[in-house]
Amino acid sequence: MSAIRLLVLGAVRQHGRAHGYQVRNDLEYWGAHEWSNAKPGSIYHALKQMAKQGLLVAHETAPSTAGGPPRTEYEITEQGTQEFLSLLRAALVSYDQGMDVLSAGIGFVVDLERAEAVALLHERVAAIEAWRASVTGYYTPTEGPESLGHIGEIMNLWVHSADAGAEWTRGLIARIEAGAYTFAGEGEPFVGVLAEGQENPYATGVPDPGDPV
Amino acid sequence: MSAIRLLVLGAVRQHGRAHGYQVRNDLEYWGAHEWSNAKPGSIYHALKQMAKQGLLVAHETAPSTAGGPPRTEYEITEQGTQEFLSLLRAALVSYDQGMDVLSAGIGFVVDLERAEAVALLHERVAAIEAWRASVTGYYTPTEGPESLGHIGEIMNLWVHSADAGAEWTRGLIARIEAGAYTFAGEGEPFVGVLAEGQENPYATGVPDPGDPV
DNA sequence: GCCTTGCTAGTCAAATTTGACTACATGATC
DNA sequence: GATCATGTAGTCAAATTTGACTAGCAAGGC
Repeated sequence: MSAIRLLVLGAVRQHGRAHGYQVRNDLEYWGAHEWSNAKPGSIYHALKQMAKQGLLVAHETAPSTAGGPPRTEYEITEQGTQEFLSLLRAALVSYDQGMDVLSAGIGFVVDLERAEAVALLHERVAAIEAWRASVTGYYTPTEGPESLGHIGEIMNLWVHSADAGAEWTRGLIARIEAGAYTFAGEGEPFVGVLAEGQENPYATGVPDPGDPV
Repeated sequence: MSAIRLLVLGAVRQHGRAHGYQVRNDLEYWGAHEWSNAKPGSIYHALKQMAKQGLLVAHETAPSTAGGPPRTEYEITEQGTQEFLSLLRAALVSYDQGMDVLSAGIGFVVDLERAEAVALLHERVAAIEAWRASVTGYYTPTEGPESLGHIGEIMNLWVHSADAGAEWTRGLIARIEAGAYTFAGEGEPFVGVLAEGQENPYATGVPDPGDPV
């Protein structure tokens, strides 16, 4: 599953009530258009789809104050909040979900309580280590690692990335346990969306060369 | 772009002539169903689409020898070969394309000449380093790295992954320059597909926990 | 003889993603 | 006073992906 639903649900949730263009702007503010497939079409599609599924409610609104077609505002439902939390937990734990999903999960991690975040990240490390053990055990048994030819390099790549991912996760756990950041229920939450009319300080100048793997 | 076209073109190319089910089996043999979105539907769709675009030619064949619906065999065209090489080069160089694309690229890297492979991988390292430099320069300027709150962790994740990717690539370059593997034009090519009727020695027992990021 | 399982080969509807495009208003420029 | 860029808000067709499903045949068991 892609990161879009998580991102869109999270954006709507932080706003309380938001129309598509606002969500679109938040995702750009977060840089999500750089590291996820957050194109306009995908965002509006996700909003409509999730409204159809009862995760959001749609409010038809009068034409916008500043030009353009009439907008629809969305609000998250109780069911949508459950889905958001469920997607968020999955994003933090599961290791088979591309960096976009993990990035989105990190972006919302402070919406959980500190203890749960730490627990989920520990789960993540455990999952990576289990995967690593099984894959190295499975692919390098009798005939030695060279029997695979250059195909062995693919496994080497995976293992390398897994190790880097685990190390990064351990570092994050340590920082969180040491008291970094403000989590749910710890007072003044982190403000992660643009207020109506506020301009995006990161709007341009973002580097070209592409996104991390 | 996903890795499917590269995988399918590469499989057909190595076979000379192949029907969908054969391609499907090769991808399973390569483990591609584990690290890419290579589901039956995607494979058959890619074959049809690329035939429509002139990258493959379709030959209608008599119903198969061993049950099932009539099959269509595909052969790669000159244009398809060009596309294959172009996708392959892009997969090896570009850093914004998920691990599935890179994995597929590594799987076919020996279809290039040794010198070109090394050159492309050097390009990859350079691209990663350029990206790293621009991103660290851009996001940590005046107000110190802590002004981003937990969002800074996303960048940290990217940089960590980028460094791991660069290191792995440098290692691969070193091994290739030291003479590892057999590249195009160096005699007996690596056999990467299953012959008709040959069984897949890796068919089952592949670990569960998921795929690398 | 009949039934279940498994393999071969592929199809299909629904969901998602892509990339380009529309339409309106405001402010700037020439 | 015409036109040109910019920002707001969203639509649409085409391509792709997902996940479940179909249908024929063979081997083995009972």
